[in-house]
Amino acid sequence: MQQLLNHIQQYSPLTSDTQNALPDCFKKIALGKNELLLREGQICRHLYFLETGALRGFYNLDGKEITHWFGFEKDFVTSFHSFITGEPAVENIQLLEGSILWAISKETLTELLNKHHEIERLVRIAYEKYYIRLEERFVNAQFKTAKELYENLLQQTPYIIERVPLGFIASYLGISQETLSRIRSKF
Amino acid sequence: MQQLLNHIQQYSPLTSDTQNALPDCFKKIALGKNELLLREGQICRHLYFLETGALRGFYNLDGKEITHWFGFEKDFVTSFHSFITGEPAVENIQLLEGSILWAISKETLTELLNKHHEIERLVRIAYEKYYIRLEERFVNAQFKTAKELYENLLQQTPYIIERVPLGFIASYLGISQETLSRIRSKF
DNA sequence: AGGGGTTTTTGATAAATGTCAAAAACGGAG
DNA sequence: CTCCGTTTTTGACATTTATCAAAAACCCCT
Repeated sequence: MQQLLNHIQQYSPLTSDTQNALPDCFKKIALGKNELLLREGQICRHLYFLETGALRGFYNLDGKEITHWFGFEKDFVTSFHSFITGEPAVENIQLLEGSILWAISKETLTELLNKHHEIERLVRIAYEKYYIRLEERFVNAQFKTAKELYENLLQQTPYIIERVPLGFIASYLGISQETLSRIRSKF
Repeated sequence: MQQLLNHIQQYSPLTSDTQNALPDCFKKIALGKNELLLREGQICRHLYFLETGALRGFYNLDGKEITHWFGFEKDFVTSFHSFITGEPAVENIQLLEGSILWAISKETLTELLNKHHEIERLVRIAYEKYYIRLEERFVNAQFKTAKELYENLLQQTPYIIERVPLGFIASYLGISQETLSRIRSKF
């Protein structure tokens, strides 16, 4: 919990009053490798803070699993579209490693947002960061070759390559597993 | 200005007190076709609400212009990365049609956010919508064929096809102009 | 309506990547 | 340590899309 408090204040500081309100809002969850945190079709009613571990979001396309994001220590994860709109999720969230998470329900979060301007600000700022991240990923994905995408990954987020099976990385980059394998074999 | 007030309250309602504070914060701008609202290298210090007209964001890649987003009536536009981080923009923003915009500076917006929890909430909710939009575009771009991308565009945002030159649309979709032309010729 | 610049289309070819199938390598369980 | 299932690699080939170049169409301006 302390890690969560520390982490979020990198976005925006909180008064001790607000900080004190937080611990009761989150519920601790421990899950093992390969377990599903969310199954497609379910409504995602929680936002999760990943204290330790790793997971992925994936969906099915023509019978294939497409991994489109990963989460690691200190990431907030959820099926964003479902969490925000209340519609059923199109994706699954699966643990890649045994993990410890802190869950907050949408209702509780909404209360916090209403009660504390500070939290509202913090979330707004967090969104800005996440938006910029996604924008960068998007621009890369669209105009780089498979080789460049892999090199980028190697430079910017080497821990993904170290901790995630190749097949998941391939669809994350938007290329086939075979192509990725061939790229990698040429250093 | 009334259009702006109406529009933003689709995100979240505002008390009349907050509404009254807004008009003074925005400055009206009129620009003609092909003019630049922002040039790459400049720091983007404003957020714009596009009342009427159309524009595009584009950057240079290997000597080619890549249009990566469009703005139309009722869109908020800015060079997001630059506006948020204060770093020089990598992109240009150019008018596709004569347009009327309302500009708010980052400082003024920050004041508003600090003074009015309601505005903070509204912006947070607006970000959610913009994030979801980008996510959808991203997933599409990565896993659809050129033909599917064009069909999607035709269905979801036909006004883009009607109002924007083909070359800009091609790079927006991440395909070459020739490929797009060939796709289109087969209905 | 004519003319010049811009945008779009068409054609030929090349490059990058995907697909399918099978072999090899890896890794955990007993 | 060995075996079995999973993951990765390799090979042959097909497909999609990009690229370059030139022709055609379009559009605005006077």
